[in-house]
Amino acid sequence: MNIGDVAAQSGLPSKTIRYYEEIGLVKPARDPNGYRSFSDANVHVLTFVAHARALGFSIDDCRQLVALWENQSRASADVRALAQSHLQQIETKIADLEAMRATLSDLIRDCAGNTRPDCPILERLADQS
Amino acid sequence: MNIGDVAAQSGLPSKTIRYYEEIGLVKPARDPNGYRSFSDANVHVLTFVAHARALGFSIDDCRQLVALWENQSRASADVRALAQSHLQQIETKIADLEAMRATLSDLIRDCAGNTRPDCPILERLADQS
DNA sequence: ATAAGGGTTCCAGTAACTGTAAGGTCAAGC
DNA sequence: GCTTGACCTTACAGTTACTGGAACCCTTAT
Repeated sequence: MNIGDVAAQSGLPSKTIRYYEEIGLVKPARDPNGYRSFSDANVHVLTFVAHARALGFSIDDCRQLVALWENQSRASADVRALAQSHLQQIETKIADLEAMRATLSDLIRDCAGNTRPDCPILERLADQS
Repeated sequence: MNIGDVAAQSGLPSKTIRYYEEIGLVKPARDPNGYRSFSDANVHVLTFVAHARALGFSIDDCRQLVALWENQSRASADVRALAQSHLQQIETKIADLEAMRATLSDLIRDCAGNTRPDCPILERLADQS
């Protein structure tokens, strides 16, 4: 399979697939003309990575997940731990963003949003205390 | 004021302050020995930027916010629009993260997390459908 | 022969810093 | 006068995960 077909099948841009090869996530063979030749196993790895990325796992996490996936004698606890730690980070991010959202929407609510220059948003950002 | 004092006062690392000078957010004078010399106005800008960054505004947003702040004849509507659009992005991010969280916690809940290799998390990631 | 639509590599750019190295300056203490 | 330590300086590389672009090769159809 050529890279374009893999892109269509996995949903990943060709550019990204080449990048994944560059960083060693996938190692397609090469045809005599230099084109990458993807095996079914290669495509499965890429699809797997695409799914993991969509859940917000980092490339490094993906590397570990692929290794666990390919390791027949893995312990599900290891996968779970990885996912758990990632979930934790997501929850932290959500909390941070929700705090920002709360502050921002308060400020926006208090801002007249007219042609006058007085603005509680700027006042708050400029607050030295 | 030297950079160390400004760092202490603004809460920003010296490194970051130097970076902000490099990208033109702040333009401190220089002492004869080459040290940066920050005016009160410089420090106010940096504090302002620190606050805006803490609310998740991008550097580019910060640039515009500082410009509005320094413009006596600004319209509060312009500030509000900027904040509104930023809030929108934050809400999108929160929604994305919440979707990830939902999927992830379902998967984690279904994973035994023991020494056996069978794992619904990996199964889901590997799912071709 | 040529044109379209693949494929290839390599280099630069993105956001917002952070780390590190190599070196200059200043005030205090011996 | 000299050293030590804390501060300051610049410059360059590295981070994350790609993305865009240029220049060029391969294949197939007309």
